[in-house]
Amino acid sequence: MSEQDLAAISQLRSSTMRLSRRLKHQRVEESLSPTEMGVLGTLARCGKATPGELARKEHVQPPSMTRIVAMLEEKGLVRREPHPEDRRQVVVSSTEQAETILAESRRRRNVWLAELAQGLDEEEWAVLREAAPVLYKLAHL
Amino acid sequence: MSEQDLAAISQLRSSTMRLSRRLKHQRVEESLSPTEMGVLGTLARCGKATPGELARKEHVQPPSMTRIVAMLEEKGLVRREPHPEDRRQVVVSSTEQAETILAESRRRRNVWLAELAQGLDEEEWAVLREAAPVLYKLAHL
DNA sequence: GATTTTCTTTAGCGAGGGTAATGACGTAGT
DNA sequence: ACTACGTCATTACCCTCGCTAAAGAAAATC
Repeated sequence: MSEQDLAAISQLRSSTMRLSRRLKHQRVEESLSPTEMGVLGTLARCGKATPGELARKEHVQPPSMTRIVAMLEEKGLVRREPHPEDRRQVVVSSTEQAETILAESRRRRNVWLAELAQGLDEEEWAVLREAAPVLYKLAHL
Repeated sequence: MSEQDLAAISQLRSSTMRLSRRLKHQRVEESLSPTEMGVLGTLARCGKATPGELARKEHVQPPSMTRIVAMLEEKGLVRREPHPEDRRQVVVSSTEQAETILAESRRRRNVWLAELAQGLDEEEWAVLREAAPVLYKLAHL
């Protein structure tokens, strides 16, 4: 790995950390923690999941996920149904209301990020626009 | 703003959030919270700062910073000296030990990220390498 | 010189996540 | 078939971390 590559890696790392910290402050639903938003996000992607699966995906311990799901259910953002085959398990799915909140949250962060990107000149933005799909792939490897 | 731009913004946002969440798990010093690491980072960059300045930079309230600095001092990662002109203030600076931890932490996250980047092909990595400085600029706007 | 402002610190509180233990249910072994 | 073990969700309890409010010391202002 070349010197240039290492420099790029380092810049990528620090930029990612810093940008995410600033994005985190752009919350639409103040009453929802980042992890709770994360749960809604994965539910939106996967459709439904058990608490155990959610805990693993969000890097949280099962008891914590139990509490998170309970709170989300109380707010009407999530449904809990018994698992069809395994009566130990529970199936969690998100509601319409959750989708709305999620969409609004994304929209707001996009607006904030777009405004920030105004500070780049045309050429820089072209570079970033090309890199976006690659970054997306990297994040999901 | 074009349709393409919006798509790029959205990808940038979600990739950033996801990558940072995964990077956060690559901690070298388990006993130090992200904010505490952030303080060490800004001290490394700025040399020295008062608790008030640190609080502003880390988006934390002054009382929280007081406790963070106290804990860091207890661990020998930070020094507190009286301010030369203003006896209300305190000047905080980082120690050698902090630099070591910081460097190790960066190194470890770089390694992790570099390994992840192995999953990209040559062309994709070239795009990202070019985008890294731009992303860095964006994060610091 | 008195008052106001600024900086740090102390005290107390609440959110959010973790571990240990429990209970209900499936699964394997004999 | 029945016992022992593993797994999933949950409950109970603790601990970390950040916040607000208030206090104390020092500077700035009038």
